[in-house]
Amino acid sequence: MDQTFSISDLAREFDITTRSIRFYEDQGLIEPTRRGQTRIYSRRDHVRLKLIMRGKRLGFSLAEIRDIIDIYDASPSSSSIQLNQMLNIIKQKKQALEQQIRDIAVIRLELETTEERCMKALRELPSDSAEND
Amino acid sequence: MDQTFSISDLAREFDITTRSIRFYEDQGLIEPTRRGQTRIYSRRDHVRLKLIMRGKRLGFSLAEIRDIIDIYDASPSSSSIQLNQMLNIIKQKKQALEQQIRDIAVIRLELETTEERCMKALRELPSDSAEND
DNA sequence: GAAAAACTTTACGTTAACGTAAAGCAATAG
DNA sequence: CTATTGCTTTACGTTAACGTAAAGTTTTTC
Repeated sequence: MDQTFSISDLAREFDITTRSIRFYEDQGLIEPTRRGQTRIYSRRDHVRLKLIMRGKRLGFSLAEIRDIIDIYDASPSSSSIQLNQMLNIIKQKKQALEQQIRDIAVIRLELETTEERCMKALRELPSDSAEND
Repeated sequence: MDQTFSISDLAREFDITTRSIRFYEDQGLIEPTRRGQTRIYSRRDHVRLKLIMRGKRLGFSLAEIRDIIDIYDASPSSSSIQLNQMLNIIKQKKQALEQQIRDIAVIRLELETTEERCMKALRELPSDSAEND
């Protein structure tokens, strides 16, 4: 239980540099403890990093990712104002995701159409040696 | 027919600056003609811009967007080598999109769980005046 | 116990994607 | 006619997200 990780553990697992990991800490996205000088990363930090990578794959900035993290572990005893603010941010993020889904659908269709064209063109090429290179 | 656009037409429509539009031209993503000094944008440029914005919303770099554009209007008479290269790039882009879809699903679920928590917390707050602000 | 491996901080460098300011030409509005 | 509006080029500035190098500490290995 209570698994911990070194910085290079995480760097290996997520295929990023230790520089990036320290940078994320700098930006307040993860909060490792210390044993002497050395950073110790918790299960929680591990989860955070996974979240960060997901966000990056979607093209979110670190600031936006921080928004999502903040939402993710907001204090359960918030005021109604804070709660409504959060609901607004959630709404915005959700809308962005819906837009991304639509965008993906369009690009995907275009790629697949082009893929078909390519494959057809390949089939209609003389099949023996590489004639037109 | 043969509709054309001024740079500010496009800036307005896509809600970007003229600086950005010129920058995209600089990067070879669009190719307006000229009337004297002034840039004239074609229907084709318009389509390109739409594609660029879509790519940006998905977090693609301009270089990646250029890849997709190149795929989109590749010469129909390519060699088998070129065709296979294109098929490979298409495959990669498609895989990235699939990953994005998975990422969206996860984040979406997290957002909706949190949304529920927020709404529940709101309902359980005394409904009269703003007590905890 | 000495060298190598893994960690640390500090700090300047880099790239993408523009922002912004300066200075000039061209059309058109008053 | 001149003043505003819209376009242009040139070029330096800026921000995010790290890369990279230097110089030091600590831990592990032989």
